[in-house]
Amino acid sequence: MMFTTKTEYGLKAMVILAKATSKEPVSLTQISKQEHISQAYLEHIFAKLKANDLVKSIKGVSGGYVLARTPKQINVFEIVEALEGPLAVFYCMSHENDSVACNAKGCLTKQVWYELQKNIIKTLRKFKLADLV
Amino acid sequence: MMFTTKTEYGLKAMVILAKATSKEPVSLTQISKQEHISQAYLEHIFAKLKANDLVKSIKGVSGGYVLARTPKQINVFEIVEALEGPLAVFYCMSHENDSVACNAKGCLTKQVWYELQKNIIKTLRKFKLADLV
DNA sequence: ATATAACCAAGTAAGTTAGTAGGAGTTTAA
DNA sequence: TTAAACTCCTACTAACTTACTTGGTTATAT
Repeated sequence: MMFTTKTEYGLKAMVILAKATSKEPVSLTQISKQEHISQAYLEHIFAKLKANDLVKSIKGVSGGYVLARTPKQINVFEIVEALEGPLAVFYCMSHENDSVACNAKGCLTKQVWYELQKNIIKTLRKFKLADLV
Repeated sequence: MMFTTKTEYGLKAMVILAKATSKEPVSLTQISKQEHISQAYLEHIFAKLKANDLVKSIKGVSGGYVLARTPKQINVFEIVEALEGPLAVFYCMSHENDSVACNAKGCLTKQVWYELQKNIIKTLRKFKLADLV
């Protein structure tokens, strides 16, 4: 039960963008050097962040990435979901309609996983990017 | 970010043992048929449950498994940890001493993962096996 | 004795992770 | 107008993990 390095690196990178208060974009080269993460790998991460409207990109020389919203308006759950995909602690939790996976009589254990999932989301949503600068 | 099927099946199996109030052990054949889980796979799961002192085994005819403690005395976190190994939402969270993984200045993001981990454990510990029968 | 159980050691197909590699398109500054 | 510094895009891959299966051995109640 682990998150991937994409999320680990992704949040660190987002904090860097949040710290760059000026409107100057931050390039992946900079982040790569600062955090010792492969630049090519960061590209994958930022592709997802951009697809989920968490960052904006500026091409060309002195280009890079900026946050799409203010650090106060971005919470950690959004970042996690952008990089991990929809959160589901079990396969059966991601297919509510799919009644085959769980027993007909309603699997008793599901309530545990449901509550756990709710709690994880709540905890991650509580943290705004602004809390981490 | 998912738990494995070992935990999914394992908790279901533990609930079955909890329901078998009589001192009669429950065999893997029974559980396998009831939950439609491969018996051979259940063996792996029960090997871990036994190694973590959550169940006791009785060999031979009309043998099987019984809970090592009462359902009130077993919580879901114990079962999860037995089957998933020590909980760590990131690799760096499982090696507190290992300072290489995180930046020297103390990674700001770590507090998020620390709080998340704490919350997951708290939620899972809250549920006793007795709550699920 | 035999059936029924736990126990044990390997192997394995499929999927995921954590990257690399190589290039194409954009924009700015000299 | 050319070079450099960027993003962007597709494809590939080694290593690892997951979710099993297979083929046994050992213990015990009847």
